[in-house]
Amino acid sequence: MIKPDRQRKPPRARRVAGRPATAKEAATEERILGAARAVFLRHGTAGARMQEIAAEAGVNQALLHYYFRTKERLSAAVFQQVASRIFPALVQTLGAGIPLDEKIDRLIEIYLDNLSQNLFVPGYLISELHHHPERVQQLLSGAIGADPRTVIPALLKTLERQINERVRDGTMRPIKPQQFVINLISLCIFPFAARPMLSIVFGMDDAAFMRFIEQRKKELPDFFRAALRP
Amino acid sequence: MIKPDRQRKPPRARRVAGRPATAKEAATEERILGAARAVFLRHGTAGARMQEIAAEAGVNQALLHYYFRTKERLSAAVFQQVASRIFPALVQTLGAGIPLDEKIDRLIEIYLDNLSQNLFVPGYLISELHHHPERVQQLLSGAIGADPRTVIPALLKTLERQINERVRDGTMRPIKPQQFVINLISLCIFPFAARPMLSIVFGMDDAAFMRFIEQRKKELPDFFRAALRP
DNA sequence: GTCTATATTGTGATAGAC
DNA sequence: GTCTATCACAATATAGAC
Repeated sequence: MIKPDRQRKPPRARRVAGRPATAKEAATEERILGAARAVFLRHGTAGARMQEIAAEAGVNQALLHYYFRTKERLSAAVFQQVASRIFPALVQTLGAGIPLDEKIDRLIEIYLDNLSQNLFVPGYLISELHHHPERVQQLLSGAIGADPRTVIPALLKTLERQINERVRDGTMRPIKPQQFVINLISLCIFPFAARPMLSIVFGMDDAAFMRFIEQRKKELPDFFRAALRP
Repeated sequence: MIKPDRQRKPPRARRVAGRPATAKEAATEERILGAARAVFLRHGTAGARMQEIAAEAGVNQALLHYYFRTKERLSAAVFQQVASRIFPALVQTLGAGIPLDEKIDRLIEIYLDNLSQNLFVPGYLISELHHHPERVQQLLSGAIGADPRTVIPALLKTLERQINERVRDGTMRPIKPQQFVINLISLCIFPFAARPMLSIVFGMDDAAFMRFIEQRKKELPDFFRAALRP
């Protein structure tokens, strides 16, 4: 059987999302984006269905295409939005002009609070980045703000300087800034990413998990600082 | 338009996978499972295509159904296999009759070695568990071996006892066994799960990432033990 | 046990009325 | 701007020859 070689027209949105002309448009577009966010977070890009998003937004499927043209673009918009709420805080906190210990405290507090209210974000982000690593590029450009090629190395330099000062004081063991950062965010993010597993393995329901995180909020700063003592 | 309410016959495999009768069968079934593993690890259950698995196994698509009946069952087989190579080591190591410090050393070494050779496993597992939490049940029954409802609490009791001894010695600060376990596996697993992100953010290629892990293998035991000192 | 061909349904996307 | 109806193709699954 011969496949018809007719060209499929490239999809074209009648509107360009992101620049609402009227209040009505803005409201609808926001509702769709919110619904898309919920559905993509639950099922991932590949597992999500446009129909489910439409239903959750209380509109029909054609309207999704009117605003966002394709599933791919809608999912990119969601990814962008979620990532841009998570990563800037990391860069800003670690790059701020404050002592190292304070950076640790702030980062733990910000992330545990934030993720407690967005339980699905870590699993979603890890999943998306794992299956669509090309999106990391987009993440960097859109989510950090400034040019990451200069911001990240500058950040690492700053941390290295702060660590070296403390090492000279004798109040800290030497550690590479990358290892420092990754240890810190591992301890903050992983419990959320692995929550479905932990919930069952340790028999935690939602309330127990939240108590677990609350306890962590108290203990993690000491745990982490102790790990760095000479 | 009325949907025809004809029943679809429930799919039925002519063979039951897992009990090969001949060497030939075993070889083919293994090739399919290996190909499925590779494809599901890359794309996830929802993103994977049966055609791609067939191509990677060097057979055609109908054969996948002959051996595994449905995509769902094939993906469950892969999940089961991957999970059963990761979780028993955790339970066995933490439950072994050895000192706490040795458990820490062993677990770090086992996991960093193992995951270095299976870079996609953490991202895949977190993704699947996030999008299909019902599979956690399956994970526990199949992957741990014994009945988890008795094994896990026993494990935590053992750890608690060991921790309390060290606290009485004055060689360790008090910490809940759950927090202990989660801190440890966070530090081991998260860098692999977040690898696509870290690679770009820190500009690491594959070789640089492996060097990063090698360094971690040396530093993490000290880091973790230091975190527990009083 | 393995293949080709095909049935059947799912799903993203579009046309066109209102 | 929003809807209904429908298209076109992708993807899982099955039938049946070899």
